[in-house]
Amino acid sequence: MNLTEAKQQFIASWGAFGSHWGINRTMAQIHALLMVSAEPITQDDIMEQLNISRGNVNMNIRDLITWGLVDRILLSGERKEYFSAEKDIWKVATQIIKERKKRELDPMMKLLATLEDIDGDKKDKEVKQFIDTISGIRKFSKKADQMLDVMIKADESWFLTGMMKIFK
Amino acid sequence: MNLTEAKQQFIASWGAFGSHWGINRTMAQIHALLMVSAEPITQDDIMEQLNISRGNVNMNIRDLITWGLVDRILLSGERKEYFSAEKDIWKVATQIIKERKKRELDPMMKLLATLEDIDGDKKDKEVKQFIDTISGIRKFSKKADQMLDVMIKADESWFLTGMMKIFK
DNA sequence: ATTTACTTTCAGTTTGTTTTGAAAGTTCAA
DNA sequence: TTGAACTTTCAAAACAAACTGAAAGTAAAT
Repeated sequence: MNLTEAKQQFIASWGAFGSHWGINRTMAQIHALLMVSAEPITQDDIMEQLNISRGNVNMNIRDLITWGLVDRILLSGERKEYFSAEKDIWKVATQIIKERKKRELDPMMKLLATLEDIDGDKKDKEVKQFIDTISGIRKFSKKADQMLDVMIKADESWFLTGMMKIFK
Repeated sequence: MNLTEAKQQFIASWGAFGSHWGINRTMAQIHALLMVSAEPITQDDIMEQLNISRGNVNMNIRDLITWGLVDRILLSGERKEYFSAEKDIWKVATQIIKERKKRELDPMMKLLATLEDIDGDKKDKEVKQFIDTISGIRKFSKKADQMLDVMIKADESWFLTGMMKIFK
């Protein structure tokens, strides 16, 4: 397989992969394209390589920037804006974890805390089941939250080597 | 807040949460309803409580069963089928991890392996960047894969107490 | 001040997903 | 074997998300 084919395959798969995780296909594809590009590229490059409109590129690039996965690059002497993605997959992963934790896990935990103390007789089977379920989810989320915090702060070599000693 | 309100809130939030993770809102809502129900319930109960059609319930229940999150229960002497969800959140989580790993991570890793050895001069900047990116993702995925395997096999108390000693 | 090179926005359209409901299928009991 | 009770399917409808492209906006260069 040559570079062009391989790039295309990677971009397509990364897009499909993303769409299983609540990320829109095009955004994931743009991200993939940027990750395998050695040099920063322009909106027009992206439009051409992925066959999508200017507006679409603009919108998704903006999103990728707010996710902290892509940077706007201004080359001196150039009018045009260039874009470049973080290529270190560990940084990409921790950045995504950090953002999703903030956007989703944190609010969920806040809600669970309020739902745990409802009015009602704890002898009632339905009330008991509700409280048990919620409190189980809450305890689990708390641990997951702590674990993610450690991961975010840790560095890559710790993940690749240190942690694996623990996980035998 | 009373039980009914709290249930509704939980169901709504669990639905919204799911839809950020590639799970359709209704499926997540049915799952939530089943998790907080002390006793098995029927299709009709679900239709009524969530205001959705019979076909919709049927489809999504079937999906939840293939995910291993919900069981069909036959009460002796009853014609009707009842449904019940696994309530232990640890089991729910490991079950989801196991399935998604099989459906998504495993195929992705297989693809990455094939993409890593492309034709082309490794001195070429673009070729080099491509190989570096792919191999970085592959190494990372491999570690993540190992970690998930350990988690799937581990039991809940290990997660809640043991692992946390490691993560300080 | 005007032109030129570029970026952003957004109403309308396309595409994709979810839901409905009625019809077909199944199973059991009489 | 018929009918009642229930489940499953699936074509069409409703809904939601993503995309386009042209128009409006911005800012550097002349």
